[in-house]
Amino acid sequence: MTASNNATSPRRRRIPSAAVNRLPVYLQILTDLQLTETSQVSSDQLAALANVNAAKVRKDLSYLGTYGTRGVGYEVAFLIYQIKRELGLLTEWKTIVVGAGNLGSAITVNGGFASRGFPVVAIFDVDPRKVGTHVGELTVRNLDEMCDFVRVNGVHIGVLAVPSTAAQSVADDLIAAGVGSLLNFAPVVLTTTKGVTVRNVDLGVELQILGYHEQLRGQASSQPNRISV
Amino acid sequence: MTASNNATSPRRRRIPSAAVNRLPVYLQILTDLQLTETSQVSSDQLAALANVNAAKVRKDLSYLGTYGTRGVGYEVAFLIYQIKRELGLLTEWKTIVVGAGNLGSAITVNGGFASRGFPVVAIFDVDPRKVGTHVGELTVRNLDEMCDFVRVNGVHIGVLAVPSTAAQSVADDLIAAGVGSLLNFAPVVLTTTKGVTVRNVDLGVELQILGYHEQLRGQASSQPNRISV
DNA sequence: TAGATTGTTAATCGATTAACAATC
DNA sequence: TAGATTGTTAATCGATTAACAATC
Repeated sequence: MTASNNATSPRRRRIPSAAVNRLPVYLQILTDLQLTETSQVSSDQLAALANVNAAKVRKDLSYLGTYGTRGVGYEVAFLIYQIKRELGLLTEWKTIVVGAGNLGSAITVNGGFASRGFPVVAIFDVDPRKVGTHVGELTVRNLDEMCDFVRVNGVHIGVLAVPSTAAQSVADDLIAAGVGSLLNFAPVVLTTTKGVTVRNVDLGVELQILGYHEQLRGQASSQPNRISV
Repeated sequence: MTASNNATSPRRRRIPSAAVNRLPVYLQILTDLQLTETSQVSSDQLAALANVNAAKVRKDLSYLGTYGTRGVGYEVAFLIYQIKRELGLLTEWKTIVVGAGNLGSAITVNGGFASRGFPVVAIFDVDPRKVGTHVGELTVRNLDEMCDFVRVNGVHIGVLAVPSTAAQSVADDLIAAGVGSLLNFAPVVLTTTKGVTVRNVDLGVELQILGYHEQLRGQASSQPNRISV
């Protein structure tokens, strides 16, 4: 409705990465709001729901364009559309999962990623006992077929749910086959060619960061390994 | 060996959070190095392995104390010890997992967190069909027992691998029972009392961030949904 | 002594946020 | 007009990194 400003968008401003990391969170909240039939939202409300500063919300949203109405707020549906457009979620990015263990299965079945723009189109494993079994609606394929599959189907994103020892080699194969982004769950730092985007999710690292904060808390009182209440 | 500088450490400097987030990565790399019998490492080498700037490595390590040797580098074993000390990993932080689905199981079994200082001491689920089944060496307990268990055993950290709809309520219970930190896998922003540390891992958010980068890449060439090679 | 590498300074860059004019 | 809220400016804060004296 407001529209058009940069509908043609000939040259694209780069959005600061801190803002890119928050936009999906706003999107999530706005989608939830829409289910409660909320049609308008202010930066204050959105900030409260996202646990951030209202000025930050306005600044982040300003990178999308000037889509708010002073004195009123933002139209939820329109903002959802604009965030999706900016993040490239109007396109579906074909995704495959490598590793059909608990984690790979959780991601494939549980993730509900299809609804968020990331259809998991295949899952692979090297273990012949897993090949042929079902994970959600998919049949586990042999790792040997992975490279061809990526090339033939134009897969964009690879999710690595394999052991650390295998991660680099699988990553190399995926990149050679044309994948542009990797989501890596193995606790190793991957070496990649330039231009490939990697995001790491290391559950051990997350816990260790929490451990640090637990320690800080324990410090005020005395013994760290005791419960304080 | 160098030791003692702040072995008593009466007042503790706060380490910048960006550095806290990287220390576990260095720890991982150093542990791997130790397996290859490497006893000394320079900031340059460590930086290459961690994919960061060498000056950043030195600065990060300087928050631990001055444990390097000019002209030589750092002793791997000693650095491992110091990072563990700083992150509070010399203590074991009792951890429970809530939700015994694929994700909860992956975390419990797969994680190998015990070896990294976070023994998963129990797993809970609300589904009576899951209660009593085994996940690794643990038996799934009924969610009803969770609060008592946390209080009696002095659990420090709760991992939320439950559906979005249940996450806030489980978080409230855990906090009331005395847990200090939460690792949340549900795609919701949790509301917590002050002093509780929360880290969120939202796999959908990670993918959406990758989607943005895929889009940027696609832009130089033309059509985003086609494969470029 | 010559070579190597740390630890730290200081410059730079990016992120956050209070404040407020613009405007619905 | 009065009240509300955006969009943006500018101040501040924190993170990054080049450079180099200190020193093994």
